[in-house]
Parts: sequence; C-alpha cells; structure tokens
Amino acid sequence: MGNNLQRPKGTQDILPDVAQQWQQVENTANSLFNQWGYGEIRTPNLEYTELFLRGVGETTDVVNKEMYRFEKSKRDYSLRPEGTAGVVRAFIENGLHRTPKPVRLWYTGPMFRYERPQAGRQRQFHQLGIEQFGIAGPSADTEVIALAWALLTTLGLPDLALEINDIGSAADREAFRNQLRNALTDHKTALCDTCQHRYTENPFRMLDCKNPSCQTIYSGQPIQALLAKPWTNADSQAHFATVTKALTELGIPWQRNHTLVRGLDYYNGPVFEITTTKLGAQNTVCGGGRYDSLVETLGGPETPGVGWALGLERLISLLPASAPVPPDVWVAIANTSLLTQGMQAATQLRNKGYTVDTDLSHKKIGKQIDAAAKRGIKHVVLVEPEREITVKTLTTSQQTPLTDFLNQPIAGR
RNA sequence: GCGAGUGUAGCCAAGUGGUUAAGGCCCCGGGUUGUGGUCUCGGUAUUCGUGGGUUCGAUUCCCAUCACUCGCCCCA
Repeated sequence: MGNNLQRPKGTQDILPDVAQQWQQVENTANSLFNQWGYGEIRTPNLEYTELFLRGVGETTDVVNKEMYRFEKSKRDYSLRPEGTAGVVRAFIENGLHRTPKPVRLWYTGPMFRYERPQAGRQRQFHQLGIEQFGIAGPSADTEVIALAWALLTTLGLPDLALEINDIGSAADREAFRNQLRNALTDHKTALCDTCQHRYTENPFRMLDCKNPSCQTIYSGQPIQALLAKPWTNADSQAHFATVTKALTELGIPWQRNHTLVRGLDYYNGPVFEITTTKLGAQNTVCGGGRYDSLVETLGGPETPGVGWALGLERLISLLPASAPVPPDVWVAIANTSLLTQGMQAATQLRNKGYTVDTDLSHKKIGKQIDAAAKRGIKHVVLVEPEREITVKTLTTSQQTPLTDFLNQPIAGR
C-alpha cells in the first residue's frame, strides 16, 4: 500500500451507508428550517482572507493559525474556517439588509481548519447553521436557541445539555478580564504553563482548566466571589434574563455556565453551547450567540444578529447506525439478449413506486435469486427465455405474472 | 506546535529469529440444492506501513521515517 493515493489528513470519505444518515439529517433540518421561515443561503467555500481577519478577528486561533490561506494573482484567499462571516458578507453585498426584518437564513457546507485531527475534529468538517438579522431584542435569541433545540430533539439525540452565558459587551469583557488578572496576580506562578499563557491571552479559559492545582486556586474565595456577582452591563443582564425566562417557559432546560466564552471575537451578550456526554473530548455539538456589531464591522449598516452553527460530523456520530435499506424488487435476467425486457420491467415497477435493482450478472437464475435472498429482498422478477415474465415473492414462494403484479396495490415494505 | 498509543489482505484477526504467513467475514469462480438465504470445492498477502541496521537468516530484535488513532491547545 506504500505509495497508493490517500486522502489528505483530517478529511473523510463518506460512504453510502453513512451518507444515508447525512441525508436524514439534512432532510430533517431542511424541512424544519422551512417551517420556521428560514431560507437557505449558499456562499463560496473560498473568500478573500480579509473577510475573516476583520470578521472573526485577527487574534483568534481560528484565523491566526488554523486557516488554509494562500495567494493567487496577488489576491489573498482563504478557505472558510466558519460560516458566519461569509453569510454576513453576502447579506451586505446582496442588499438583504433592505429586506423586511428579521432576515432569517440557514446554510450548510464544508469548513476548513488546519488542526491536528482527533475524535470529533477534522480539517475538513461540515457545519449546519442559521443566522438571524435585524432584531436587537431578546426574542431573536430565544427563537434561535429554540430552533437549535427543536432540531436536535427532532433528530432524537441523547443526553443534550444547553449551557448559556452572558458575555456582555467588549468593554465589559475587558474590564472583567482585568479583574480576573488582578485577583490572580499573587497566584500566577503557581498556575500551570497553559494557564500562565491564558492569563495574558484569554483569562476566561483559565477557569475550566483541568489541572487540579489550578482548580483549587479558582475554586477559592476571591475568584468565586468575582464570578458570583454579575459583571456585564445592566442592559445585557436584563436581555439575558428575558431570554432564559423564555427558554424556561418553552420547556427548554438550560444551565448557566459562567466559564463559557467563545473563541470568535464577534460575539456579545448571550452565548450558548449544546453539549453531549457521548462525544469524547470535543463534546460541543452546537454553539452560537449574538453578534450585534459584525455587520457594521464588515461594512454594512448597523444591524444586530444572532446565530449558531452545529458540527455535522459530531452530530451524525451520535446517531444510531442505519442498516442499508434493500430495494423492494430484484430483477433477475437470464441472459444478455433479455436485458431490454428486464429493464423495461424494472421501469414499469419503478413507475409504480417500487425501488428496483437489476441483476446484471446473467448467472444462472438460481444464483440470482440467491443473491436477492441474501440481501433480504422480497420480490424477484424472473426474466427467462420463452417464459412469461413473473414476479416471485420470496416470503411466500408465490409466483405472479408481472402484469398482474403491477395491478396489485403496492404492498407495505 | 506539544504528548501518548497503534500499524499482518476490503474488514476482523493468529503467529514465530529459520522450508509454501493460520483462521473467520466479505468478494470472485465451479458444483449441489427442481428457481431461494443450505451444503460443497476452489481462488484472492512473492509478503507482514516504508527505509535502514543487527544476524548465516527477520514479519518477529534495534533505529529512523510515514500513516492512523487518542489527548493538550482551540473549536462545531
């Protein structure tokens, strides 16, 4: 196998049995979005790099070290690492901000991030997401979260938990980051290497460090006292309270996670993740939040927005494996000269609504029936020389002329 | 970028410092079953991820390398 061609690291071939699960998810999502008034938008996999620098944030890991970025004819391109920035760009570029509010959009497609693959993470992965523009009030957050919950529960996913947090404004966050740093100044040298790094780069992330000695520091008085009192502005708090109240009224269970922050710069106000215990280290199925300044950042008019994205690979890995569905009918054709008759029979059956596979082996009829029986197929059409075309039902051993079979009502499968 | 584990056919796998590398599934071909999931015969690895070393001899020992998996970071 040494020099055979191989798919690039972190990419996946999706074979028919798994593709079936993808279709199930896509179909469910498609009809649910339609019912909720969300229209599909398809944007390029390729964008000018500047979009992500401005949209997602130059200092974020996603943009900083994970983008597939290259130059062609002096233009700087990147494969999209996430979906929101492109949708917002399209929203502005196509003048959707001039259509009635709210503007409700959904998308799906591959995203690309140059990372070390592990369970639940690949370099080309697929997201399904929604974005809703134009409503500043908490109704927008509520609807968007409710839709995520509706989709995941409709798909029958087990052991879901909705975690939600209020991250306020950029100024709120900066102030709180400094409070955290101040509270930890004395302990800084006692922290693990990662947390020392987080201390400067991203203090929020220190709080869910897995290192026990770090945790004892964080669970101590000063930090807990800091977390206990709200640190976001009054408007954001009120907004958050309204959203969570509505979720409770809608029967959607949620829990506050004070350490939940998001790695993309554009979020403000309520942010949330839906996690599951069945996924390994990468346990977030769906994540999102509000981004009130992103449209403006990308050159559009001031327009609030809320959205989320879910990882399809992660979601699909939670679904039970689906057994391949055999066709209703198998057409056994004795030899090549009967091919067209066999195909015509297949067409008639398909027009009637049956799913039909045609055996092209031209082996002995017995072998062909054998093949059908092994596959769990119910009806076999026998196309043989100098005989009427008949349908043999394997469960009952009955044989019926094809013409009669076609007149029968289509049987349950 | 860092850490750990694994690497024998499409899949699951046994194996040993020494003539032709078990077995099962799948797949392919033949026979049998009156036109059926049975049974039966046969076929599918010049080779044990790749390269080098030790050795009279290596799939088995050593080194390197590559690939995959899991974890850290970060995220969906």
